[in-house]
Formats: sequence, C-alpha cells, structure tokens
Amino acid sequence: VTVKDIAAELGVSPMTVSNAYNRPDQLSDALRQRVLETAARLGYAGPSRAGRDLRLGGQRTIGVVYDTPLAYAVRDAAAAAFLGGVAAVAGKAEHHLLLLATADPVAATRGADGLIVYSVADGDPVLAATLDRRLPFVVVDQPRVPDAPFVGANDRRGAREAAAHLVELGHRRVAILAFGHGDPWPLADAERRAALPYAVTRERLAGYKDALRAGGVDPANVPVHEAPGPDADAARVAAEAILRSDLGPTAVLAMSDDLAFAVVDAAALAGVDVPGELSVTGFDDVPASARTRPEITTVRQDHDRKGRLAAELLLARLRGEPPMSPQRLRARLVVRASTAPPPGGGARTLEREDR
Amino acid sequence: VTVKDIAAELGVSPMTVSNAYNRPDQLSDALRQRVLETAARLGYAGPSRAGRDLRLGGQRTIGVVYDTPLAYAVRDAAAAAFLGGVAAVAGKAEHHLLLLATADPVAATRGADGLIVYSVADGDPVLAATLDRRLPFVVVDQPRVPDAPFVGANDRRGAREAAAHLVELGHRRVAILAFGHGDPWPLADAERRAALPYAVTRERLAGYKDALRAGGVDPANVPVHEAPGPDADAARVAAEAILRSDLGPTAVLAMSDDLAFAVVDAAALAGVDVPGELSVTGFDDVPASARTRPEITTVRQDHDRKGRLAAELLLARLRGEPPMSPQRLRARLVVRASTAPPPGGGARTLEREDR
DNA sequence: CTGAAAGCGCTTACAG
DNA sequence: CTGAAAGCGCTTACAG
Repeated sequence: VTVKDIAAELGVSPMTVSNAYNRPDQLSDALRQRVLETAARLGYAGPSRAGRDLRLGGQRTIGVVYDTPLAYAVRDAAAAAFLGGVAAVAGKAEHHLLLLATADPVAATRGADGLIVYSVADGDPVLAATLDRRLPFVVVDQPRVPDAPFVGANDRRGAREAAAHLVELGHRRVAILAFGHGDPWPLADAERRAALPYAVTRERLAGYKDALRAGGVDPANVPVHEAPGPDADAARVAAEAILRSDLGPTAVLAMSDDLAFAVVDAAALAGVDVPGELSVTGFDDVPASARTRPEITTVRQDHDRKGRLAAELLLARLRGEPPMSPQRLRARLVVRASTAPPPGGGARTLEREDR
Repeated sequence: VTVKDIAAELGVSPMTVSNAYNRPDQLSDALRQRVLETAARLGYAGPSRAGRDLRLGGQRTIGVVYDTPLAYAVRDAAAAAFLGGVAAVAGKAEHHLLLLATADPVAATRGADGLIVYSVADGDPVLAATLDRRLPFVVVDQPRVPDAPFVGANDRRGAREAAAHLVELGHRRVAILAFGHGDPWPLADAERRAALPYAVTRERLAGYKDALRAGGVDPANVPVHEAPGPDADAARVAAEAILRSDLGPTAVLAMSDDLAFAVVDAAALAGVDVPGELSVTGFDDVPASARTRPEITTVRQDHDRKGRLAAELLLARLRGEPPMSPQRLRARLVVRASTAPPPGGGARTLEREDR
C-alpha cells in the first residue's frame, strides 16, 4: 500500500496524500480526515521510511558505533549508562538510535545521518570510512583524532588519583589489571605496551605510573596484567593470575569496576580479605560498585553526561553548526571500602566517602 | 557521490558499479578493483542505504520498541541484558538494531523490517500499527495478544515462589511493591487493579496472592504500594512509604530488583535491619543483586536468553517461516541473604544459595 | 486549496 | 563479462 493507492482510492493526487501527513495546513481538515481514514482502512502506516529518506536525504537517525560485538556494548554497565544519555538527547530531538558494530564500516556509514564512535581502537576502519564520506561524527573516549569533535574523560588524572591513594595508604607492591581487548596484547612487554592502539588504556597506565613514581614506587616493578578478553570469564582468569603471582601484591589497580569485581571475587575464593590483605580500586563507578561487598573504591565518571554531551555535539554538527572544541569530563576518585593500608601497617588513613 | 558518478568516471554503466559491490562474480577482478579504487578516490562509501532499501524493500534492521523513554530502557539492567541477547543474535545475522520509543507508532513501524515489542501496555498504539501494517513482530512479556509470537517468563509462578518462601519463613504482615508505570495507577484500589493494562504486573500480583492465600494470609490485608514513576527516586519514595505504613510489615515483595534495592536502602536509612527486622525479595536477578549487601533473594529470569529467543523468532518470521508457538521461560526463586524469619521468630529456615 | 512532473540512488530481469 | 531501461515510494518547486 503506497501513497498512490490511497490517492487512487480517493480520486486525489499522491501529493495531497503526502501533504495530509507532512503539511496538514496545505489541505482542508475534512479532506485530511478522509485521507487518514482511507489509509487506516487500507492498512497504510504512513510514508515509507526508505522512500522518504531517499527523497529527503536524511534519516533522523543517530548511529552509535562499537568496537565490540553489540552484545558486550549493551551489557557493560558503563556503556549502557552512556547509551542512556545518548538516548535521552536523541529521543528529545526525535531521532532514532541505530546500534552498529564496527565490523561493517560501510553499513555503519550508511544507516545514520551521523555517527557517535564509541571507544574504538586507533586506526579502526570505521573512522576512515566516516572521514571519507564526510559524515558528521563525534569520537568518544578514543581514538584521539586531531581537531575531531571529541568527548572523553580525564583518564590520566583519574588514574593518577587512584594510584596516589594506594601509595598514601602505604602500598608498595602494586599490580595493574588492564582491559582485555580481545587480541592478546602482551602488556607485560613495555615495547608493545607503547604501541597499544587504545588511548584510554595508555592514559590510565600513564596516570597510574605518574603517581606510583611520585610515591617512590618504581613502575618497572609494577606488573601489568591483562584480561584475555572482554567478558567476565576473562576477567576472572586474569584476577586469579594476579593473586598467584610472585609479586604478592598488596593492592591492585583495576582499569574498570568489572575488573575490580573479578579481583574481589577471586580474592574471596582464595580466602584473601579485601581490604585487609588486598586493596582493590576500580574505574567508572558503575552503579553496582556502591552496592558490592565491600563497596569499591573507584574513579567516577559521569557516563550519562558523556552520552548526552556526545549526542548534543553530533546534533549540533547535523544542524550545520561549527565543530565544538573537545570536551573533557572530570574523572575523580571515590574512596570506599575496598582499600586500606597494607597488612604490615601503612601510612595515614583516609576518611571514607559517606555515600 | 553516487554509483552514477563512479560509472561516469570509469566509462562503465552504473550496473557494473553496483555489481562490484553486490555480485563480485559478475565482473572481472581487474574491473572490480578499478571500481573500488575510483570509489575510494571519490569518497564514495558504497551503496546508499536509502536507495538500496527502497529498491530491495528490506533494511536488515530489527526494531526494538519500548513503552518508556529510550533512556530508561537502556539503563535498566534487566532490559539491557535482554537487549544484549537480541544484539548477539541480530549481530550474527548481520542485522542492525534500531531502538524505538512507542511515542511515534508510524516511525516505529517504518524503520525496521520487523519489530520486537518489549513489555508494553495493553492497547499500546504500536501494536495496532504493527498489526495494520502486517509487519512481522514478536511480543516480549506483554501484552498478551492471542496467537501472536510471544516470549515471556512464567511470572505468576515465579511470584508464587517468592511469596511462598516468605510465608514458609513465618511472615504474616507482608506488603507488595509494584512497578511504577508512569501513570499514577492507584493499585491500592482493587477495582482499578483489575483494570491494570500491564499483564506482567497483573500476573506477579496474582502469583503473590496465590501463595499468600495458600499460606493463610488474606490477600485483602496485603497492601499494594506502587512506585510513582519508573526511576530510582520514585522507587525510594514508595519504599519509604512502606516503611512508614501502619501495617508495620515484616516482609516486602518487590516486583523488581531495583525496587528491592530501594527498600533495602530505605531500611538502612531508617535503621531497620534487613533481613533481621525486614525481609525483602526482588524479581529479575540482575547482576547487582548478587553483589548487594545483603545479597537479594529474588526470582531469576534469563534475560539474555529471552532476548536471543525473541530475535530468533523474529528472524524466522522475516524468513517467512510459520509463527512459532509462544515461548515461556522459567522464573525461579533464588534464596539469598535478604530474607529470614520475622523478628518474633518464624517457621523453618531455608538453606542459602551457595552462589 | 489542489495537481502534474521530475527525480532522490539504487538494482534486476533481460538482452547481448 | 557488460549495458539500457524501468521502477522501488516518496516530496517539492511550480503552476493553477
């Protein structure tokens, strides 16, 4: 059923049918009513999107592009909160949301009027395709593209605060637990680490080391473990490896709350008390962090706000406004119950956040 | 830049360009290479989706339709896990995911090849629009539409198990905390309750009462509270009202884990011990439930599986396969630490789940 | 207040 | 292995 059918049925032109939907002021109310009734009777659900998009050249759709399979992107609490923020702004602007995996850059580049590229590796082909097509876009978190619209957090500074907190508590034997990016990046190797195509991981690593070094802990003696994949199982494997390691760490700097949960769980299983025998910090301040036992000391980011900001930047680009300058959100330490002085006794104690 | 431009540049027909993308076997490798190179040089990112969709009459897109603003849909952990399952199957089948709010039924009905209608009120206009358009669809959770493809949980039975558990522990003064559906549904009023347009709420209510009645507790004496809205603030307001209520309940049956969290938090604030002075059950078994202090006794559903199943049913419809029979997933009680005998002493104790 | 005509970008059955 | 032509469903500047 198309506009033509409705028009034929009523003995009017297709244009009148189109106007009934798009410019109600261009025809009499009575005629409009008749059009709408006929449409309902014939089972016509309004203008076809494909036809309309083709004609109008826009789709009122914001694409959000991920590096990972969509399933991970949606399940991760931080990513979900981000998407919630995007959805709020997109909804208000009457735009749909199209979720895309990076795997097919052409598809990604075609189904939406503009793209929010969410935390993707340096050199990801979507970005090249987006640039080629001159499609409006906003990069979130990574990669860093000179002069591109960008929303991210101050990862380095947040990481620094977390590590400084541990050092102040008196920790000397510290391990780092980094994201699993799917590929087995041998982060233990300093050379490969420098070539890591994920800016967020690089910056958090740098922040941790800044503070460790400042506190008199040689970063060379701080092992960097990595989850072998993006899921919970992979995190558990890495957490267990840390607990078994020769270093015998008294504290773990985990690059996400999910990784921190894995460390806490592995510790519980191994009979290691957190924070009595092992301190753990996370990153993100996902809602579950404040409910977990013990509550996780972590670095808070406002994911919802990040999402809103990203959507607003993109919408502004879509309206043809000039690119805004990169937005850098705060990331700050929230001290809770998963950190304490090391077993031997530490330095000074800090007050806990009162919720 | 269109196929025509590429064709003109190369002195071939548009068809050859199209074939280069869609039927590589229809032209020589050398020619195909030249086409692709020219496309890259001219900044052409492959066939336009609008043109392609219009011509082909399909969009390789699954729409997921929500009752609530998209932002809530994405932030809710149960809904997010569901969407994760949908995304996994859609991704494997190379379909995009379009997130839609019910507000604009026509848009909802147009941007996708088929719709997953997620937990929507009886009589929601999207469903009528979908039916009118003969668009393939699957209903999840609610509403119940005779003969429609359906995926849901056995809500009534799950609710029954939760209430039976409380009764067995010895609780007599029980309150129910129901979803906030946005509209102020005065659930306290039995007449209005019967007219509630949400089947899931109706069934869980019925399940609670089945078990309460069987255990000798008159459902007429069990107040039904309702969150005034879908967000965390609304849940808190309702939880506080329960704690202040004349009944002085020793147990609360909350219809979701998020609602249960609100009760636990409100209790903590009021200095009421959970489970010592107040037992609380949730529904869903969201990941945070097992991490919360105390861990929440709840009714587990497999949201991921629900999502996968819904997507598979829809994809099958899209392939023209005959409608499958409705799928009803199990919902079963998981006893954790938020329930115990009432203060006065209860009946027999149950073993806790060992994780 | 209403209509005839052109064209958005693409693909496919058909012919060579 | 390649091409000419038709048409998918829609909307808009223009004319009446």
